[in-house]
Amino acid sequence: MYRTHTCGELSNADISKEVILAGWVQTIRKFGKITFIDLRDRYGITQLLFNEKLTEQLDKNPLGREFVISANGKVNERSNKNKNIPTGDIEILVSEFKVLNKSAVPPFTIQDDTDGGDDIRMKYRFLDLRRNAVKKNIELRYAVNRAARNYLHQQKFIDIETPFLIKSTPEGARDFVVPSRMNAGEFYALPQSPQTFKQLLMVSGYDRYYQIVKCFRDEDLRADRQPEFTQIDCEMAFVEQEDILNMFEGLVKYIFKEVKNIDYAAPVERMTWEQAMWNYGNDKPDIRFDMKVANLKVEGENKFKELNNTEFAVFNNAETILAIAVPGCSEYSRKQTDELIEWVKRPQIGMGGLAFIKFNIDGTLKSSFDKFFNEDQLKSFSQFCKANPGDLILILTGKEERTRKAISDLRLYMAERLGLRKAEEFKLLWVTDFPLFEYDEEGNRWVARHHPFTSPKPEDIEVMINNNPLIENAEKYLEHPYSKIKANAYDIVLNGNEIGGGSIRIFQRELQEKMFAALGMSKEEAQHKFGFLLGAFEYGAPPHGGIAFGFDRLCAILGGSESIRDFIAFPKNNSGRDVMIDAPSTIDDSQLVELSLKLDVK
RNA sequence: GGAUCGGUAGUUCAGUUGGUUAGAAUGCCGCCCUGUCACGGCGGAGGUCGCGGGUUCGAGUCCCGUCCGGUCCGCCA
Repeated sequence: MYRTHTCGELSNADISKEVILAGWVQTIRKFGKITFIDLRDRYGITQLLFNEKLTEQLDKNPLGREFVISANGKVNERSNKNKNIPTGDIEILVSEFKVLNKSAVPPFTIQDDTDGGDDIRMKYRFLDLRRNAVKKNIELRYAVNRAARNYLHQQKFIDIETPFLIKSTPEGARDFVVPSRMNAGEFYALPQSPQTFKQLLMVSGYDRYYQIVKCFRDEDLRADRQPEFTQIDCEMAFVEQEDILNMFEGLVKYIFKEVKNIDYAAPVERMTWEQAMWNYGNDKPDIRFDMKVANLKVEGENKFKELNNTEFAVFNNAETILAIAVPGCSEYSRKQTDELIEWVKRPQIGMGGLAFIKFNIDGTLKSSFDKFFNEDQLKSFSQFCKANPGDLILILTGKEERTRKAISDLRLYMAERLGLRKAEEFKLLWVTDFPLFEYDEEGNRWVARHHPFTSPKPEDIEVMINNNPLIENAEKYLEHPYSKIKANAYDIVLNGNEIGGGSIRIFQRELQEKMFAALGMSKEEAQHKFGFLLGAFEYGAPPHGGIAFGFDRLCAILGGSESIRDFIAFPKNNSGRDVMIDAPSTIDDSQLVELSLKLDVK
């Protein structure tokens, strides 16, 4: 027998028991005639005490870090207790031990504060996973998985697997493709999501489906984006948007309770996409703090009337002027405001500059454009921004889209500086009523903002059917009726991160065909790509809708991290490589021949 | 496709205006130590400064190129 107990469970209650433990040598502390060894396994650390005779054995056959050993002995109350670990009251008086396997000296220490950097930890990920800090995340991931399954099972959802080898439909993200040996010259694609399959399952009558499933997208990576990632994918039949929102905020609340022991009592806030963009410049606002955007000038129109009476060219020439009032920063020094100016000028933000007003505690005002605004004007300016004494008002100007993005980034940056984005505070938000279409400049056409199976709001269906999607004047695409059509789509946002999104789907063939046509697909093309779905809609498709959660991201946020990599056992690096197994890699010529492939690599 | 930061001992990093033999911590090896738990003490080994080219009397340091890694923009229906 290798072990009778784990390294995390023995306590005072077990004193005098004969036990066998097995695990990895964490540290060796040798004192001439006695030796302490911390033995580690998944469950914890237990101290082993080697007597003089065993210590002498170590002189001949030394142990090293990460050796795998098994030790027999008696549980003993420690004379010096260690309050820092759960098993700190006891130790094992070892009578004999076996080395089950030796270990090379590991390249980094297996501790919470390891000395290893990202690179080396990824190369030796199997060692990194031994570390408590990473193990905690992997365990949290399992807890979220279990909670989601419990909840969905209770709600009568059933888990149905869908295929990984499917058809490529080059809309949206790039597909990963897999060559077919038996069908020379043809390729499968890996699913970007099981979207069409889950809709077919609704047609089949499995009215509550879920799957915790891998999805694949061949796009560039980020800290919160991997080429293969996991979704909690759900679909329901006979539902309206309201049913879905209730069901799935229930899911997230259940996960909060099970995983973090948080009672999320407050109703989940809701706002439309337009409100989100107007108030936060962003479709996934972080609402743990306020700092709403003041819209002083939008699309050339002065919302703040005093702007009509100024000579300040920066304001007069701007298409859009947006501002935020940052609490408690009115006493920023020249150096600090210069720092902010440099920050917004970085290419990633791309603003020309930053204007500001210091609304001092004593009520006086000082701005970076005093030449053009008198004190009264500044006062009404700050009132328009809903600023309070002590606030620093930051003002950005420029093109609509870019300025909104910049003010949103600046808002998050300032909140970060002020410590308003607390990892242990959780705020949920539904964003609804997204535009159905987005204008694609390159192709001068409409693309689906969510995906082409999303239904328009009922009141917009007529607009869609009765108007030609053709955009005659690219510059005035905003005047095209399609730009106003709202979708029955919704995102769930947690602390400024989109953790899930979905929609009520189209379930009638005619409307789905109209949608494909609106996206510039010919009838033949639509039939070729999605004929199976259109066909299924003719055989009694029920109204349905669903949602998919970014499982990795949800875990990362619950674990207080921005990066999903530490929540995935074997993640890819920035360039989509697995540095441990060194993938991707080349394949043999014989494999290429079998697959009827010829390479053309420079 | 682009921006930006980094690559120096097994590991994490420091290294000034270009100037003698490139340092620290930790890890590793050896000796000592019966109550440690970040054990302690003494001693030791360990470097193609990512790679290639250039400037210079002289390059870890400056320039060009390249590879690798991190973050971001584009991209992510």
